Amino acid sequence: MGRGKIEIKRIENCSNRSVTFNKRRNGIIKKAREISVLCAADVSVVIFSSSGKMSEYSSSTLPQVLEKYHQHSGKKLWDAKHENLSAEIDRIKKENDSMQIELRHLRGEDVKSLEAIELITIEKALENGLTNVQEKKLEYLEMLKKKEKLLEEENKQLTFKLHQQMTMDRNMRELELGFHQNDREFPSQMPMVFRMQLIQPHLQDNK
Amino acid sequence: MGRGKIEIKRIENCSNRSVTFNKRRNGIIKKAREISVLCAADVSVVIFSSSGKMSEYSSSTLPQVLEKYHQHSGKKLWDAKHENLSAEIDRIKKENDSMQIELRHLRGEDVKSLEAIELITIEKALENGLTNVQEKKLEYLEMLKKKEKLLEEENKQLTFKLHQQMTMDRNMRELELGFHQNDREFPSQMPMVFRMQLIQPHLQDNK
DNA sequence: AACTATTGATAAGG
DNA sequence: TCCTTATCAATAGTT
Repeated sequence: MGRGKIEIKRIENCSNRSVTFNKRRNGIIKKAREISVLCAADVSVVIFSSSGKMSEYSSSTLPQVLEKYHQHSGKKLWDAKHENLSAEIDRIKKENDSMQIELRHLRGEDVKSLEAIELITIEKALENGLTNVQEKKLEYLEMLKKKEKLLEEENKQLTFKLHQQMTMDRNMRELELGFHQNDREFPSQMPMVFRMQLIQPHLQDNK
Repeated sequence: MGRGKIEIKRIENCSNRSVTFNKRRNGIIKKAREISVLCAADVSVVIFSSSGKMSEYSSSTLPQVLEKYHQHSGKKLWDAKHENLSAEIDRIKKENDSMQIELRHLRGEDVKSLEAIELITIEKALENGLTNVQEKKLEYLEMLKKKEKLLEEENKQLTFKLHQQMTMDRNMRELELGFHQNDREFPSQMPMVFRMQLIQPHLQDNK
């Protein structure tokens, strides 16, 4: 049907393929609708184009058709997946339970049924954990101390530099004063601190 | 197409319907195959006749197509059961993860990233658990002691009863001997212990 | 189930 | 992309 017969093999020309796809897809879906009406049939058609676009027709809902398919073809459609999920749930639940029990034991709950040996094992585990955590705490404290020391060191150096700067500055100033006896920008009576601030206004930005 | 146009409505004549169904079903499946080849499309067709007979065509496997459908439409192809299972898996996995983290923390592992406050919380929990477990151990020991005491008490009473029985028995025997001087079943030379066993053969079964 | 007249689908072209 | 149309395929009714 068409201007010429065509061979049933992949259409390489991309736009031709797309056009043919649309026409034939419409045709199939029309036919599906017709057979479902004419023959009281239950039909589902799902079509994906090569570009991934999906089209579907279903005389009832697709899940209904699938349910029918399921009944008809003897499971195997979704049961594999279903069983996998169930198995995974079981596995995880078991894991969950044992962890929950372990946690409860570590909290000292639910220990009525335990034997002495188990109690001792749990105690050991707790002591172990406690040791580890306290170690970490120590490490943390030491880290803090180290940081503190570093900061103190930096502080010292900064103070030293500041002092140097101040000395240098005073010498310069005195020199300047020596050269320009009339300059009175910074009277020598002004406390050194204020003089510093005026000369180095960004001092407070230093770390 | 055919000797005459037909209206698209249910064919009431049963055998006509069946014939038409077969012809058209074959047509649809042929078309489906053709479009899948011509256009590199992924196609699934499922058809149930009004009598319930199923026919299908699928370019790949139906479950594959359904999986694609599922991804594409996000519709609830997988029935409530599946969704519930999936949701439960997610829930349990989350629970699992948090428990695992807690356990690792309690073991003192994986604590590098923790802040000091968290460390202290964990430490408290561990100490708490330790206290509880040690309490349980104490309780257990006390229970053992109590049991021991009870057993000792019972033992004492049994010993006492035994003694009583022995005395009574000796008295009876001597009375019997008095009445039947000729009886030599239990010569008085036989040690008392053996005589007891012969008279009360189930003594060792008593608790 | 096979046949065939007729309609329907569609390939190619605009 | 949509419309047209020549051509072939599907199929309704018949045998």
